Parts: sequence; C-alpha cells; structure tokens
Amino acid sequence: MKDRSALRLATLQEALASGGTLHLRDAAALCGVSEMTIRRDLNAHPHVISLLGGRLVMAHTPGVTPVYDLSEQQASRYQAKSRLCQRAQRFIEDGDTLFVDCGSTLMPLMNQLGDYRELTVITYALNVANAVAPLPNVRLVLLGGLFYPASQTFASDTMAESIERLGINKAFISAAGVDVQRGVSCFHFHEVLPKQAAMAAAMQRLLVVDASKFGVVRPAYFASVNEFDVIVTDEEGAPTLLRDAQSASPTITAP
Amino acid sequence: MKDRSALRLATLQEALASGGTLHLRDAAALCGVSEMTIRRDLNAHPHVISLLGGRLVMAHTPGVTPVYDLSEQQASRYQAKSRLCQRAQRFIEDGDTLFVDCGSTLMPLMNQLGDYRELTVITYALNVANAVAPLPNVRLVLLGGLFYPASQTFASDTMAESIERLGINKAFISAAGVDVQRGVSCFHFHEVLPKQAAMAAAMQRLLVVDASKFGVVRPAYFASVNEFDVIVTDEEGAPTLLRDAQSASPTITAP
DNA sequence: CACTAAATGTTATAATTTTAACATTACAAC
DNA sequence: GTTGTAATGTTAAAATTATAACATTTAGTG
Repeated sequence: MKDRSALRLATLQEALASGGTLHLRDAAALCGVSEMTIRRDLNAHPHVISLLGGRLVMAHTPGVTPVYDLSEQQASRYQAKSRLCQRAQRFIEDGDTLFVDCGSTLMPLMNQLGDYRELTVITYALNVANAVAPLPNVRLVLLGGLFYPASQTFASDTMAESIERLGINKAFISAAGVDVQRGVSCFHFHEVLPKQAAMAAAMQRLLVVDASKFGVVRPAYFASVNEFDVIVTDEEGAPTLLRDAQSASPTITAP
Repeated sequence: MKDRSALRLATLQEALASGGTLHLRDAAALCGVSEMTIRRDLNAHPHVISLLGGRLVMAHTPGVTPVYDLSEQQASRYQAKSRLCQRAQRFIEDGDTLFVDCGSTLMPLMNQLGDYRELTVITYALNVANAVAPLPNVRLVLLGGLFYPASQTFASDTMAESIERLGINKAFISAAGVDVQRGVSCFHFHEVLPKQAAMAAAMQRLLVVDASKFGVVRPAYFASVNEFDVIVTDEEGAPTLLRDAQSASPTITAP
C-alpha cells in the first residue's frame, strides 16, 4: 500500500512540473486525501517536492533552497553590485541592442530592463536569458551551443559568426580580473570567443567591474583595458589608477 | 527618502540572485531594519521578490507563481502525461543523444533523466534547457536564436544546419494535432524547421502525444504520421486507429 | 528650532501553518 | 469473519506568519 503515496507524489510532481506552486489544501483536494496525508507524503520524500509556507514547490527549482551564508560583508558587496549596475544603466537608451555578458555582475541590470519601452538583449548566458525571458518589452536572442555549468553559458564554433551578423549597439562586458599591464581576463576559456566577438561587433564597449577585480589576473585573457570605450566601476581611485599607465583613454565612471 | 526602500530591495535582490531563499528575519537583519519594513518594501514592489510563508524568493523564479487552475480533470491529465513519459522513457538508453521537442508534454521525461549515467540532450526550448541544466550527468546543447515567448523556444535561420551537424540518436517530438490524413501539426510556424531538421537527422523518430490530440489539426503542419518510427500514446484504440489508413507502420505504444 | 510628513518601529491581535496525539479506516493473512 | 498492521483522518494545541493600529524616529522646510 506504499504505491498510493508514490502515485500521489507523481501526481503532484506533474502538477508542478509546468511551473508554479500549489497550496497544500489544493494538493489535498487534487489527490482526494487530507492535508495531513500530503504532509506525510512530502516528509517521506523531502527531495522531490518541498513545502514552503503551506505551498508546494518543486525542490530542485532554482531559488528554493535556503541561503545561509549571508554575512554583512556580502550584503555590502551585493549593494555595491547593484549600485554598479545603476551606473551602468545610464548608458542604456530605449531601442538599444545590448550584448550582455555572463556572470553575476550584470544580473541587477537585467532586473531594471522592464522600465524601457523596447530593447533587444543578446547573450550566451542561461541566467541572463532566464532573467530577461519574461519581460515583454525585451527581445531576447540567446546564442546557443554546448552548456558549461560552471559559468552557466553556452559555447559553439559558430558563435563568433552569429555575433558578427547581429547589429550590437552596446556590449556590456564583465570580467574576473582587470590589470593595466596584463589586461582584462576571466576564468573560463570558452568565454573568450564570445566576449571578443561581441566587442568587435559592438559600437560601444562597456566594461562593468567592481573594484575588487583591479590588479587581479585570471587564466583567460580576452582584451586590453584600452579596448573599452567605457569602464563602469565603483572605486574612487579607479580613474587615475587606470589612466596612469595608458595612452588611450576610455571614459571611466566612478563615484 | 524613497531610495532607502529601493536600496534594500536591491540588496535583497542581489542576495537572492544567486538562487535560494531568505527568511524574513534574516532579510531584516541583513538590511538592518525590522521585519515589518521588509514586508512593506515587498508589498510596494510585489513583482521583484515574493514572500512565501515567511521566506523571500525571487518572483520570476520558475515555479513560484501559484497554480490556480488545477481541476480534477487536469490532475488526471497530468497523470496521463506522466504515464506517457514513463512509456517514452523505455526507449532511452544510457549514452543516448536525444533531441527533445518543446511544449509541456515532454517535461516529465526530463525529470527522469537523472537516473542515467550519461546522456546528451539537444533542444531549442528554454523550459527543457532549464530542467536539464542542473543535471550533472546530462550534456546539454541548446539551439539558440530569437526567443518566442509563446512557445518558450528559440528560432534562427541556421538552426537546421546546426542540427544536421549533430549526431542525434533519438528524436522525441511533441505535437498539438495528429490526424491520419492531414498529418502531424503544431501551433507555431517557427517550430516547424527545427522539428523537421531533427527528424531528418535522427536515427529514430518518436512522436509523443496524448490521446486528446488525435483527429486534431493545427495551423503548422510538419510531418506525416508514417514518418515516425514510434508513436507513444495513451489510448487503447490508438494502434488500430492509426494503422488503419496507412501502409507504412510505425510501432505504436499504447496500454 | 519647531513643525510636518514620511518612514520605520512596536505591539497586540488575527490568521495560518505546523506538530502531535489519538481515532478511524482499509487491506492482508489467517 | 477476525485480527493485526499500515495508512489515513480528525482534532486540539503550539508555533509561526500576517495584519492592523498606533508610537516613534527621521529627514526635510520654513
């Protein structure tokens, strides 16, 4: 008589598979049993569906597992990223076609895109695509290929040509390291090609990095500092720090 | 003094951006204000973050918006889809390279892919990609392009060539209508090319449809019934119903 | 500095969810 | 049928979360 429980779980799982939450009482009605039974089912298999304040959600849904490790320190870093994107946002105009790089730096920017009348976003990052997909005013172009979980991005041989064919207005590029002598770098080699292609195709190149990346060098080099038209950052010293050792001069935005 | 609220919201948004939930009390501590203030912030902007039983989650997280329309009738349909996919699953072998079509029909199948040792999934649907992305044993190839919200799929001119270059083992195709005379059809025209390309490239073509699609014709025709090697369905009468009017004979799986 | 209004905090109360304990029902073996 | 066991239902109490009302603080203004 253990099948019953499994069958109910399957029912609920399917009900939730298409996305959404289900109230405990609805779940009970759906299966024709009491709420208590559903609770017991869920307790027996906590990995499939989780109960969040009386509502059932798929356990593997990204964004359901609790976050424990939030120190004050991290909070301020989050705020920093948000402020960084607020500054970056000033460069966006209605009707723009934006290339949006991978990583978490530019995510706050995506949340602010709903305010515009019409935009086009081009990206090769799954998290960026997911953030933009629900926005009705944003046209989304995802550059596909083989998925790399580490960076949540796609990569393919033909991505460079695909990018060339697109009319990119502004390229928002993120980085894991920025050094005046050693250039701009990231962690993963498969990110290099799309970044370079986007920078080559774009009319304006904007590097968005918080101050913690300065003086850091990561394995995958992809550009020199003066290839960028604008550098959006959050450190006061940044302008002099960057301008010192170079002849060309990107606009540097910092408080 | 409205900036404060916005700043807190940004903080929380960033805290949640990496995925996870945050308890109301932690959120309050994080921002250095009372829980009540966080509640008020959230109420003012209900579209960014939603409060689920005392926990904050990103509102756009797939699987957080409530499901309202779950009648008994639909419950049985969900079960039907699940059973359908259980039957379809029998055709999957370890090491396979699968093309997975768009729509909700094949979603239950994605939840069962974690059981295999190694698989490759090729798709042009965002919801399929999101379901598969977290699985460590599945290699994901997403066919990119312009995003069509109605079907959660991508489309591009070069998709057909991209598919040709891939070694597809089995193509799992879904449909919105199946008629012996008028063929197999779907709602959106931009789905036709990828479906046809996948069918052409695949070694085995499997049509997965529940019985409610029989005798239905939808705007976009993409194949005739006998182009499929296998038809996975859930109606008892299906085998005779389909085999009657055709000379070629796909294997038809039904209870 | 006083004054106003908005923002935030505090508290009590209401509503909801969770837990636990015990009652009932359904099923299987004899 | 009887009996035993597992599954499910019911109910009350505990814990948590949501709401509302009012108190307090804060920022801006003349």
